[in-house]
Amino acid sequence: MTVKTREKLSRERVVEAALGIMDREGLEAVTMRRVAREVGVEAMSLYHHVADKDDLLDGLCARVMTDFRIPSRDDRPWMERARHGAHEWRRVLKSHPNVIALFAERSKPMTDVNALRPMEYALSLIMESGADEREAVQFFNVMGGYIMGFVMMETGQMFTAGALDAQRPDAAAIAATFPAGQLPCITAALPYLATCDPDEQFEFGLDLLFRGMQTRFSAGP
Amino acid sequence: MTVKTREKLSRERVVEAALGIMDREGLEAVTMRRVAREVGVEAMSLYHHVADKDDLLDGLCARVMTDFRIPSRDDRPWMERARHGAHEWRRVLKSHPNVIALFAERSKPMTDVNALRPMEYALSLIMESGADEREAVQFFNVMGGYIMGFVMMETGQMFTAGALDAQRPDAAAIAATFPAGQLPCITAALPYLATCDPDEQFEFGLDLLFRGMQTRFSAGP
DNA sequence: CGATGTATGCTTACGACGTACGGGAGTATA
DNA sequence: TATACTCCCGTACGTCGTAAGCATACATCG
Repeated sequence: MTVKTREKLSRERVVEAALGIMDREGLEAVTMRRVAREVGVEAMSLYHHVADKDDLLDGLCARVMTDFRIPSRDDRPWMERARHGAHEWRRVLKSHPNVIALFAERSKPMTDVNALRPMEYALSLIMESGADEREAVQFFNVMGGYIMGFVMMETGQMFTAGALDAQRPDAAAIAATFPAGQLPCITAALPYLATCDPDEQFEFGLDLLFRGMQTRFSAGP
Repeated sequence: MTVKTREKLSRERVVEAALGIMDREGLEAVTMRRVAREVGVEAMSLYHHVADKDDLLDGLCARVMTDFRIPSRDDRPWMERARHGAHEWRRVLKSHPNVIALFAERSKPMTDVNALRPMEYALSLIMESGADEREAVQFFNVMGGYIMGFVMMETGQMFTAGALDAQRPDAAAIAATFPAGQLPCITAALPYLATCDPDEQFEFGLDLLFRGMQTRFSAGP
């Protein structure tokens, strides 16, 4: 009857909608019905574009990787580009904080070529430093682990020790909830747990790793 | 009627059962009904010992932390004890690999005193090196992030680049699944992605971080 | 001793989830 | 026009978390 030409559905549109829901409403809000509603369709229609929910989540992981902006041409010394890459990876993770939980709960490795491009870029940068393949893999894992874990602790706040947050930096009150005398170091460190600057901390660890790497492998800028 | 004295249920027994299920059958197998069955009870009975499922998962997180073995007395220099602590933390995470996903998906900080004891221990070790509270928090976050992230990549295998595993180190076959010429660095690094030694890699990054820390803070062994 | 309150367990029921199955409408090819 | 294929919807089943109410056992007190 109506000539309404409905916008064609596609895997990309489905994944994109799921990404938006995950970012705005959290990981557990990503249900087939919710995603379907987002694209104006019934739940079962999604199955023409994704095999099942697991496949959709795989697509989500791959989609996030494509947010990594690989510089097209860059004349700076490799070390500067490597640092930039590390920051870019952190930026991507922070802009989709829930994807870390997604990474954590699925044990399958990535296979999508576009999703692997950032890894390719990272390896190429590391090898420019003079590292051989073995060392590159080693440093890639160390570096990737550091960034992933740091952002995870940064956004997850699991070790922020109690109900400590910016608008309630009342360290004494928090300390009072601990049995007296227990946890003296945490008590002493409370103010800094509340107010520390994540950017500075991230840079601190990054420095340690890069500096150590520079002394281990040769080949300057 | 029957004099059957059923073993008393408790929060500890419930959490312990949930931990066993998570370790043996995965995180998504931890359902109220499944846990109840494990302790020989109906699902709703669990609610007398945990507020809701979220509370049960909180208990799981706290329970895992108590697996961290804090040495009672140790005369070795602080650095050796700190390295031991890092390895112990990795051991705990690896022995309950699914808890990382749990940590990742819940944003609430820990409040249980026993769960905070490993953190207390870590801070005390770091401060022994001469670091002040601010620096200790900084290094704690960097170190904690590194270990968490490394174990996450180690157990999750998200960047193992394809269906690469121990019993199929056929690098050439994997490389063939990539569009020709794309991803040359990954292709070159494939053998090492498959066969690298995680223990050695972990140690490598640990070295970098500790060495960097040692040069930054004073106070030797 | 019996009464009573509290802790512990079971049963039933509801709405939301993933998805198997089958039907129907739109478009392309013969 | 007939046929096939793609895309979408409706219905239904089993599982999830948990609200509500009822049954039982035990501790406390007269």
